[in-house]
Amino acid sequence: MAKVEKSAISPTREEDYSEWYQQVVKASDMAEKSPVRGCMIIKPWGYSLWENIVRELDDMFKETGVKNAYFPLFIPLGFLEKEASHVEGFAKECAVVTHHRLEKNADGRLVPAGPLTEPLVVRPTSETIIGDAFSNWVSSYRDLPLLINQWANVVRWEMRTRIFLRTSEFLWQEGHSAHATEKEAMERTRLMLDTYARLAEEYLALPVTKGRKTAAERFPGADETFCIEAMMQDRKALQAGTSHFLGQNFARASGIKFQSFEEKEEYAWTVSWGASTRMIGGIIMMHGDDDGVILPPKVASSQVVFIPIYRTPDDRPKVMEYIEKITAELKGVLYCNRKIRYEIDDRDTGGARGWDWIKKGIPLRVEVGPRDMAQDSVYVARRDKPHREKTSMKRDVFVKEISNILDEIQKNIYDKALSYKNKNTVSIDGAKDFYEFFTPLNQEKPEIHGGFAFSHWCGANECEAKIKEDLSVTIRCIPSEQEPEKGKCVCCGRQSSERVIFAKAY
RNA sequence: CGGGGCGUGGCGCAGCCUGGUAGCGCACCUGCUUUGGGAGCAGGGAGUCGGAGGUUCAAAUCCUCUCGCCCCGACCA
Repeated sequence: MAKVEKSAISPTREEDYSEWYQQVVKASDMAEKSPVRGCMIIKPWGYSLWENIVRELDDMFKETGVKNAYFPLFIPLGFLEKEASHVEGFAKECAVVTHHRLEKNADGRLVPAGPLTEPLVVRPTSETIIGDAFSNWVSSYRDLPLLINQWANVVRWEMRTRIFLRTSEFLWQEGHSAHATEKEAMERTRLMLDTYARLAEEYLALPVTKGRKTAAERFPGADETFCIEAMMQDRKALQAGTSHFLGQNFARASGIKFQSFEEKEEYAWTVSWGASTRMIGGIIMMHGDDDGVILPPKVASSQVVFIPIYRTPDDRPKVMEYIEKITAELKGVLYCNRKIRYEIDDRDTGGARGWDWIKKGIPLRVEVGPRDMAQDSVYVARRDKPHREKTSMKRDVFVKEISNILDEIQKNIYDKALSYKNKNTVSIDGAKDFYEFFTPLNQEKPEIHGGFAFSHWCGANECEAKIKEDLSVTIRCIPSEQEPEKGKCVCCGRQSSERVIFAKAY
């Protein structure tokens, strides 16, 4: 009888996907819950992943002319009130600062004192305060386009939080731009969406569907919202980046006006775009397996760990010296235009070391012992392969090939994710099939089911709402890349000219 | 915010129904032995049972309130 090998994470994805996710985050040492409700502590292994994502994305923005700046954490209440639908969208989840001092009360407890004349809102997003600044910065068409980005934290008082996926406070970047023409603003909106798609696919190895949001799913105050949607292993959709065409709504609200070449006063066209630490959750949920995280090599916190093996105390210095020789050689190797990031784990804890790194998702584990040294080789294990599958490689070959191996892993996990996404994206034309697709077999404890339903939708709000009501399924996006095709709405049967992606979502 | 579940050493859990001041596995520390792989043996440190109040001679166990977490729903990156 074949022995079922115990996985490092329990429960498995199949047994309980949500719980698996919690356990993976814990086991990988990426983040943990904090004493503050809904807020997380991002630990070094998670934070360096974030730093690598930031670095790549930041470079991409700068290549398109965007400059970084920083705006206040606090937004005067009055600013938020300026754009009606914007307030409506965010009012329910704002943290508000009402006092500026603490005093001891009779019991010796600190209590807020010194009420503010105007309360300050902790930014849920910065359109309004950046818009206010833009109104001062822009006076001529020569000042446009204005392309600004900030890396910041924001706070949205969420009812239900999940580490990395939805926390009350999270880290992100928010880009904000102002343009002289509608056309240029729309081009920027799409360019930033393409940038996110490139980051997701080429760096995070997350295949995504680019598209446009329906009116119901739009950013509060936007004319159009574009997004990239990824499919997780429980077949739910995760929005991994958004780009908003704000029309002239915020320009009117904040007074971003300029004098055109024709000497007319005009409102600018503005755009905003954002991506957050949520992407880390996406990486975990898309690539992870029952042994933990699998990090995409290009942004991995570290790409390779060296694990010295020695029988006798005498072996130790020799092995360490050999490893240092290899790491010195690696300093001359570039992968994805960056230096190879490595760790050396010389803890004396035997085989448990290897499992720690498997759970953390490091792409390559390299064991080095006296036997390898004797042959001038190393023993290499890849995180995208079964944990026992290891290959002996000559040292020089390893150093020469490491970039290629990392590339292979990157490609391998992307392909795997893509085929999973494709396999679970289904064109569905009838209401009966549609309802079946999204209905779990076991209502009590729903199994992983559904996926992306690529179906016709008539465009009516009522149909979208009914499906949401019945199945908790929403329109994730109207994919940009699709051929026009006549069909019938899966909900009401009326005429439709294009398909949309329906899915359950995070 | 509505429905459900749960809070016991770092992690996972038992004990609670039938009150008598805490136990297991992993992790951690020390020693010896092991050593190509999530090591073995021996010894050891660590929790007062989410918090507050109540009932009682006595509460992790019963009652009330409260906070937090997780799942489903509404809302959202």
